[in-house]
Amino acid sequence: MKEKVTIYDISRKIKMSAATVSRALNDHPKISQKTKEIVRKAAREMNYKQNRLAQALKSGQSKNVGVIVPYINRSFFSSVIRGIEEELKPNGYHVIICQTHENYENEVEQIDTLLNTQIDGIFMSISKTTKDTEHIRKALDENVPLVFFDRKKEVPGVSSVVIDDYKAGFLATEHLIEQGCKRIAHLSGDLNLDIYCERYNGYVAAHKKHGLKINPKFVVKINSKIESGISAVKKLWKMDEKPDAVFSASDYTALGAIQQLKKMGVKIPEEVCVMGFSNEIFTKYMELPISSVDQTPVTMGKIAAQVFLEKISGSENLKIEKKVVLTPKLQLRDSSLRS
Amino acid sequence: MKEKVTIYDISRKIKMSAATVSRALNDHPKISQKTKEIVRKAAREMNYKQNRLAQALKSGQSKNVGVIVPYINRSFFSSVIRGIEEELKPNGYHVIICQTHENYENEVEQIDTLLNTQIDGIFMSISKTTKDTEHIRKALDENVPLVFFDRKKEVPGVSSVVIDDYKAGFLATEHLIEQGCKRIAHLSGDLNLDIYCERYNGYVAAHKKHGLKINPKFVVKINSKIESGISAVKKLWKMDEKPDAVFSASDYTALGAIQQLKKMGVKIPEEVCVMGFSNEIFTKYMELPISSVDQTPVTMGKIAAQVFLEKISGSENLKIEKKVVLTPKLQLRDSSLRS
DNA sequence: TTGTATGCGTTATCAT
DNA sequence: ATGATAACGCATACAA
Repeated sequence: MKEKVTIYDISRKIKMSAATVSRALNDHPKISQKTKEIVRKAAREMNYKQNRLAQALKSGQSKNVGVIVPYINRSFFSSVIRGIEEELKPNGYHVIICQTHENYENEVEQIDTLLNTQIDGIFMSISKTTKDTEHIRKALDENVPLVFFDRKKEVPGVSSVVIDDYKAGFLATEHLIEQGCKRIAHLSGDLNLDIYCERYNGYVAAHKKHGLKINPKFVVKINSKIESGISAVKKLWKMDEKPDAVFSASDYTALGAIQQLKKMGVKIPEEVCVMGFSNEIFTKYMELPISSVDQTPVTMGKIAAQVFLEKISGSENLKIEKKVVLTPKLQLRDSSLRS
Repeated sequence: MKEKVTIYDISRKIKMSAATVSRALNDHPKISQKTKEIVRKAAREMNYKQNRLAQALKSGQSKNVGVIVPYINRSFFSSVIRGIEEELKPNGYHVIICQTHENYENEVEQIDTLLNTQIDGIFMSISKTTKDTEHIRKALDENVPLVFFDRKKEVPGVSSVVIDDYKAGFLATEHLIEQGCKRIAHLSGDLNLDIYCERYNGYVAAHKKHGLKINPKFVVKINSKIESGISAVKKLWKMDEKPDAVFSASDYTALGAIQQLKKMGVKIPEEVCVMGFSNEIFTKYMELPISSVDQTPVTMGKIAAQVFLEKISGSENLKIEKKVVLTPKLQLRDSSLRS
């Protein structure tokens, strides 16, 4: 094992002070060109590596940010993280990942441990079970910038990057109406999360605009699993009045719904149009490709990163709260296109 | 902004030395129970948080590990990372993620920056374009334990966790043979990566065992994209002798192959059986579910983490090189089941 | 332009 | 059992 080389090792070798070495390495303007070259050469030869830990301790900046998500291996979240990483890397930041498993206690714990790891910022998408925002305030108290993406709570001083879920719900529903559907069922996610409320609100608004009434029984709560979509359809199709469209807040339930509808011999999209949400990879590849709403996750991550960078570059006491709302993109495919 | 509370703040408040505070907080055996309680109470009241940066600098352990993958938002990789995170978190480690974009230069750079971030270990899956292992040796030189997962290179002293790709290729091919297929095409990935070599070798071995000959033209190089599968099939079906099975080293090309075969009116699995690789989420959900090989990525991540933990718990100079080989699981579905 | 000295927050060594 | 002090590696205020 090679011993770690420090600026003191370099300073001894070239007979200059460690301060000079430090400055030369950081390209300090008041160090002569000649000295800089000597130092750099020595550093290279000795295979010097700056210890970012020491630098971090000194400067108070760890150049690490934390990202908290329910699960990292969900297409949407991992794509957002990808965006964050790509945007932040050129600025010297590293991304630390934390999973909550959709559990509030884990979320609180993750914030706590991140906080004493001295991260410079936190990106997070809250878990389904998160009700209060105590833990968020802790981060704010310590002056750690926090950016919500996708799933957020309203907390003063916290920026967020989301898609316009209301609009997404509206557009998706309107699209179904335009296809001639009049009895549109909605498979809705947990209303504890804003995103699902908004999608639902958009669904309602589209009906209103087009003078259609919603049968309250057509709104079914689901949990993003295929099985949930299957049972939702079973339940819906037991009713006297049957839907002629399904707008699901999740692609997985949309898939389950489609499977069940096919099983029951219902023709898609002729008899029933189906739309999902999230533009999961599989939606495109199905034999009956599923219409969905693209949330542009990589972009979302990149913009969240930009919001963070903007925030830390601003003055210390300046509390900017930036709310970025991205426009969702409808991906219309065979499951909803009667054309 | 609340000021950061240090052990000195606590020591001032309770009129004890910082050393005592530190010891009490770390549950040092020689500190009296009474003192410990006083200290802990004060710490709680003052909302003290240990600064892990300082601790890291002092101890030389950052309690951070780096994970280097081509892209974080690929189902396989994000699942491995999930496994690593879940296994390491109880031990107080955080996971820093790095993407190479399948680019060798990025890979080298990522290792470099991780190294001076003072991580305690590196997990990596090499990129397709990685030919040499200079950068790996750098990590070893600095005595940073490195664990390969899935895509590895042979480097003395480096542990690895992979699946038995040879066996996977063998079993998949044998399964196709058992279905009565005799002219099995293989869509093979970049042979620069061991995993693809092994899958190919297994494919060859299965033929040998069953006394079948391979038409060399049946082995087509692909790049894991759907389009690649489509063009491979087009090319294969231009030949006089046509395959009666396709074993693809990637699920995406298997999907492309299936799409193209259907387009050409070829019946699956009656005329042609198809197998993919990776057990991507979509394979299960297709109308014609695609047979594939499950690499148990979350498990792979967990075991890689265990190998790391084992390594650092061992004596300093002990260079253990552990090679874990997981058993792949065939997921047989309609695309290859004639029964 | 360069050097000296100090501190970032901990922990460990040596006293007491 | 507890306190004083040094050290981890770096960056900077102050001196020269």
